[in-house]
Amino acid sequence: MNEANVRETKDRILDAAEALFAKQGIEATSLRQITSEAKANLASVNYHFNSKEELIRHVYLRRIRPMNQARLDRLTDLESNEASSLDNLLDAFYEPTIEMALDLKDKGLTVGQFMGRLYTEPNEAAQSIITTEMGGVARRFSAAFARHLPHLSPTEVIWRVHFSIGILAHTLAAAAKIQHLSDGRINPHDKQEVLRQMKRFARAGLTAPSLESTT
Amino acid sequence: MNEANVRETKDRILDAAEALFAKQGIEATSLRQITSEAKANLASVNYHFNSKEELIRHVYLRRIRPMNQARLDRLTDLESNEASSLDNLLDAFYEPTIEMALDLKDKGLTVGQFMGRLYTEPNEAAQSIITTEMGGVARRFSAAFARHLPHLSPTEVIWRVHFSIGILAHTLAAAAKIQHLSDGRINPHDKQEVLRQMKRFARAGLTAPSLESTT
DNA sequence: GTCTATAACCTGATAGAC
DNA sequence: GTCTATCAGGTTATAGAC
Repeated sequence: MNEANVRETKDRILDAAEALFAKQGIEATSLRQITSEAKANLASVNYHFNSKEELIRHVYLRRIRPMNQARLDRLTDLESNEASSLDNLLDAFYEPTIEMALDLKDKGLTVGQFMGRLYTEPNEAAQSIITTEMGGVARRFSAAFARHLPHLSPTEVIWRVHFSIGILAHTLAAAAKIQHLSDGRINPHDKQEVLRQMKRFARAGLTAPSLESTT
Repeated sequence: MNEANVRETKDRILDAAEALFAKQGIEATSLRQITSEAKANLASVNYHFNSKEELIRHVYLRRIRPMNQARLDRLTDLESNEASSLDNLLDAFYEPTIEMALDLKDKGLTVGQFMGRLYTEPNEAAQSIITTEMGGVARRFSAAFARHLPHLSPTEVIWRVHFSIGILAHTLAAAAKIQHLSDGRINPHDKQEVLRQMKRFARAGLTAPSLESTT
């Protein structure tokens, strides 16, 4: 089982869980399905992860931790650069997620669906990950967006960052819908095109004039 | 049980199911929880709805049918009006949903969460409702948006309508997140404010210049 | 680390009395 | 239309052999 071309049981469980969570949701997926798909024993989940709850956390964190680290690294770079633009900021915010979701061979849409659903997932383990892992990132980026959008009030910035997150989450989670709505003409796997369209829309929304009377 | 101030068992089951689906998701909610909350007998679900699957369909359709009818009625009105604007179109698209989700007393966020999650819900009954109930509406509105956005290619229109749907879905499903991100300063129950902010952002995104070189 | 067997419990659905 | 009782099968978690 530990030969070079056979991944560890632990990783096979994570991969199988992620794919099944993406396809049918967390609650509809049983440990029996996961271990059967991963060609592992039922008891191995509890051996490696202690419980289904902790397995869920590991599946999410494996993707989110490096993704958010990449975002924050890029943000830090921009903050020490006088010439950085709103466009750079949107790249730093969107690209690591799109990259992670659509780059992984054969499972672009799987990981994307799984990640995009994070925000609307009712499961408690998922909810707590939003608070612990995403909250800080959203705040740091909101502050950075605010510096680029001095014409907006603080709450207007929050509204618009919220919408920008919604665009990302919906594009990842509901990629199949845009394929269907366009009768197949749009390919939601095309990383560069997805990013280009998302940024164009979000930048226009973010820079729109303030709704608050300033005259 | 059939007195004037006691709603029918059938309605009590629908209400309880909707609230529980919103809070914990469809798969995590058992018929026993639903009937216990509705003060009805376990067997009554199968008596009134035949199966859990059909109950799910009824819970969704009760909200979606009148909402989409209102959208299409307003769209038909606009189509016979030469002077209709993009702003009118966004109202026709967004307002019936916001109205339904935030108007119902005491359960604004409940119905909103439930409705916003529709797009990312993995459950099969939910998925099929998107196809049968939302697909046609999205197409009719896409055509109307296209008429107001002659500078865009057909696929660009689809992308931007998709993002506009994402803004709506995310705002409804993740209303608690914007409350949290704004440290309570934003009230996601304020119907007029939600609509105003959503429309401002979406209109700017929709009308942004085309990405395709036209020179 | 991997496995089998099993404990303790929950699930949707239904038969049949009232 | 409402109820109880029950069926058949699913669930997570764990004890203990190898």
